[in-house]
Amino acid sequence: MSDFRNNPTAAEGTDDDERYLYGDGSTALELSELLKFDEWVETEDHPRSFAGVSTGSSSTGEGAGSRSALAKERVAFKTKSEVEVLDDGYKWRKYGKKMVKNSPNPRNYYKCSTERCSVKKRVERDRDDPSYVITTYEGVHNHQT
DNA sequence: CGGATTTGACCAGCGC
DNA sequence: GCGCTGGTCAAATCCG
Repeated sequence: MSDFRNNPTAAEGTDDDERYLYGDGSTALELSELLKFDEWVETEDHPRSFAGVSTGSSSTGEGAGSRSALAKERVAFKTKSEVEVLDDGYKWRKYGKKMVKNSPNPRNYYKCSTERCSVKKRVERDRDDPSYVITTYEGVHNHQT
């Protein structure tokens, strides 16, 4: 609600790792590789039993972890900012809120409000660094030529 | 007025 | 078989 576009008051308050702030008020902001995306989870999400560290996951740790089975365009971006919804040039309509046990913070679901865009965005706060925001993009824009 | 946002409830898949 | 989580949709409401 209060977050609409980079709120110069909030976003500016906490420096920005990536100065992708267009002081020009430009609209189209391509964050293809502008954001510092850590090759994090870009595979399948199954760690449902990731509740903390009890599950006692295999002591081996991950075992290879060569999950190259990519199903869809899933990209996870970890950005350091106060506002989770950064204006990337598209309109996002919030369509759901859910509470994740892994984090005392709720997960927000956004969808492209464009007419021919079926892109979905998932925004969640980091558990170790509440100042970090995990933005997961799903799909690719369609209303763009 | 329109568009956007919010909360709740529902559904599905999978796990044990 | 049941429970649980995650995810989505719907309606209602509010704001600009």
